[in-house]
Amino acid sequence: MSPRRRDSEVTAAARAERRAELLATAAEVFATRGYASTTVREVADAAGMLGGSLYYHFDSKESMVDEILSAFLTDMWDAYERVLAAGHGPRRTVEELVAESFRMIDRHRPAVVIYQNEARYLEATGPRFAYLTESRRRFREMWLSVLDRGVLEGVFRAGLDTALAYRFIRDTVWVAAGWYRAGGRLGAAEIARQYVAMVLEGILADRGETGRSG
Amino acid sequence: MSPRRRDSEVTAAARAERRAELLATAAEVFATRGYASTTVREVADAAGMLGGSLYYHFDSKESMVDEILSAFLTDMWDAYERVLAAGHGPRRTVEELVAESFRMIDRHRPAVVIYQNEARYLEATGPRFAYLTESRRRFREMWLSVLDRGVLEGVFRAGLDTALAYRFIRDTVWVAAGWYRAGGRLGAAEIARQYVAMVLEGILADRGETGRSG
Amino acid sequence: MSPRRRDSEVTAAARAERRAELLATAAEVFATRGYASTTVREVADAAGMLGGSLYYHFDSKESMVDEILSAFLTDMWDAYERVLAAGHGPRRTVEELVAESFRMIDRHRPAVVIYQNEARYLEATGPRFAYLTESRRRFREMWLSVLDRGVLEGVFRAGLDTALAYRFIRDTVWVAAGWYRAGGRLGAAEIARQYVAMVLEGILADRGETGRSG
Amino acid sequence: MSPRRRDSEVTAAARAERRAELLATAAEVFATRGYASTTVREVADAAGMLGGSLYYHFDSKESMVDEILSAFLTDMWDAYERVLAAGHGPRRTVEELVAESFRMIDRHRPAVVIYQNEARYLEATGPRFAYLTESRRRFREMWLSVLDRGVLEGVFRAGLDTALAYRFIRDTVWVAAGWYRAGGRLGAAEIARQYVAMVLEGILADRGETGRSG
DNA sequence: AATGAATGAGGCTTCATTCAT
DNA sequence: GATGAATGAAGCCTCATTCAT
Repeated sequence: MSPRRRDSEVTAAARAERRAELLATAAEVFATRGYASTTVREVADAAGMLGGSLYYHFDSKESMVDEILSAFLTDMWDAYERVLAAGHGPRRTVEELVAESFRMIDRHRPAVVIYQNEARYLEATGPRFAYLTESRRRFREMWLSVLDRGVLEGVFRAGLDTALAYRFIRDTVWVAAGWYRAGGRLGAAEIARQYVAMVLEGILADRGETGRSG
Repeated sequence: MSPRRRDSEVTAAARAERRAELLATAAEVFATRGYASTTVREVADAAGMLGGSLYYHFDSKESMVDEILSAFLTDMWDAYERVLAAGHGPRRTVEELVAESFRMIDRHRPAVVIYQNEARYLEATGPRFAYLTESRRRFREMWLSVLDRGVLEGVFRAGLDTALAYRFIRDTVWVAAGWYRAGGRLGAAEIARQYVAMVLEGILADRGETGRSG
Repeated sequence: MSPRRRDSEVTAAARAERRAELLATAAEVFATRGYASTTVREVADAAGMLGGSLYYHFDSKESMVDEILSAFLTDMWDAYERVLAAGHGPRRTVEELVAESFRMIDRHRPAVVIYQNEARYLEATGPRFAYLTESRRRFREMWLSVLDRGVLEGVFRAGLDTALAYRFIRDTVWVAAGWYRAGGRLGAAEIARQYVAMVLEGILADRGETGRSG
Repeated sequence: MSPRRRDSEVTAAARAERRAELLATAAEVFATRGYASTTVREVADAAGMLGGSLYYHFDSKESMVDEILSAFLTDMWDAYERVLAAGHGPRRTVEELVAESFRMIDRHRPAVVIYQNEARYLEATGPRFAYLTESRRRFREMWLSVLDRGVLEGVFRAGLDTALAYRFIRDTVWVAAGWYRAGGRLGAAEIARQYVAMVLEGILADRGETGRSG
């Protein structure tokens, strides 16, 4: 951009920034208290304004979550697409998808929590949130395709129930958003590394000596 | 029981049965719609009565969830205690704890879902649900103790981050309640077996040839 | 009906009666204060209950006016149809339509006032009130047809601007709802008689001697 | 005015003009949407500015209608006074009052509509709009006096219910503001002529052969 | 003159709960 | 045991108004 902006640019940018701030605040509150049981007044309190004032910036409480979740999902799918486009083998792809997921948790933690906890409720709310259903379907397809290929290529265990493994990974990764705190003991990358290790190799000390069933 | 009951016994038993029925209904609805966003009227509808009528049986909506969760947690801890009391080694203990957990999901699925989704909200509600916090603490301690012992005894990988592994297992197992359907493709026991296999051994085909990091 | 009703019949009848009472109250208030500027609380006050209680009986404020206006229009069109079906000549038809209209004002005064004042606003509210527009169209067609026939048959003045006369009559008759009070000096029938006289013959003492004015 | 104005004069004139523009816009919107259900923002939109900006020109939404209605009523009474001062007989006076009224509708259509629809509401608002009540009283007195004189002098039908006839004329004339569109098929003068004809002579083709009742 | 952001009162509506029958 | 009607608190949202810029 040129060093000289017109007023409207400055204004539009300032407004966008304010919206983003408010959305970040709202996301935090929704994630902590739950969307349905968060009152608009609580969000406003957290933002240092009165309840009605939020409606200068947003149409409704619903449009706030909508924007929060849309932004997150857009960002997430961009990242996933980049990984898939790289054309790695199944194992590396799994590693990178997991790493990317933890990066998402790092950047959009509240949004991820909201997605985990409220998606089903929001979808039942009407067609506005149909894209959540769609995202879930696409997510499942992506993972199944990677896992199936891995089994086919002999990288993953023969006979692996990929539908089950998919859920295993999905739950494992995303639920982490519930307890992850940025700046905690472990960084997102390190957590991702360890998760991947567990998923790929399990927790047993030595596999050779270990029978499979209990 | 004796072959002759007094009326009050019959009545008490019938009443208890009716309560149980109603609680099962309520649990189903709470699990599906979310506790906070389920109305008492919805529960009553599902039970084939009018909203106010539920108050003949229960003090409040809150006391319904309370009873649902208490029953579940009591049952769960009884089972866990039996496993721990058996004195198996770490691996077998893990296997049985996981199996027991899936049995719980099988028997108390709605309660488990409610527990997963609403515990945090309910705890914030007041001291009435302090036992949920306590249960979580106890659960964590139990698992950490098993995992730590496993590492110490060389059954689990040296250097395993047990705090992380604990969360890994916890999430992995319990979130399953969200998608598990009794009578589906796989029985609870089979799912448990496969989960345990993944947790213990990972999904890789052959560990010997596989480096640990990505 | 048989002298013995089942409970459900009694209940349903009682409920319908209560609804009718409440609607009558609401209509009165809407007519007096205007629909948009009447608060639900005002309606409830007038009905001797609290604001929220109205929602046990009705879905919304909007559905209240809806029911009020629908009932009125249904009744009105039934009456008009009977008049038209009688097959009288234009003059008698006009007389009876006017008489019927004043009977409507007598029976549905608040509804008529609401219709006069709020129809345009309500129509702008969405498709729910499209039937108001439709009713207006049908009303206009009915009157134009009667007036045109009257001119054709030489009963009404040649050269009469029937579109203008239609509005003249329409306004003349219906706006009366705004000031008419049941049990006032004149009954509905007497008012109708005098209105018809004015419409048909004007207010001049003697027509023969009177030029039409420039 | 002198050929040389001071700045303050220019400014004052410009300001007055802007106010008049804005009031015309506001009147249009109030007439179309209804005063109570029109938001200040809607008025501002129509004027091409933001909601808050109107408050530079006006104290409140209320003061806008106030000014609109006052201007109209002042103009109207000036015209009526001129007619009355001319000292014509009853019939000519009626003709000219009606003609004057249609001229008012032509010039102040939105104000007339607002007056018709909102007067009652505004009067209930407090003493500020007491002049509306007063105007109505004065209007009624003026007409009754003309009509009564007409009956006394034998110009109007003996036995005419002048209270009823007054309302008949009032409604007939003013409600026309609701549908009148400047530049339509008929000019204000022509509409006035036909209205007067209907009021004075009715719509019947031939009075001699026509009995008065139905 | 006008903007942009915020205020705060008040409106419609929902819902857990109560209670007479 | 259950119903039907009502309560009253609280939630989301609207909107006239204010004010610093």
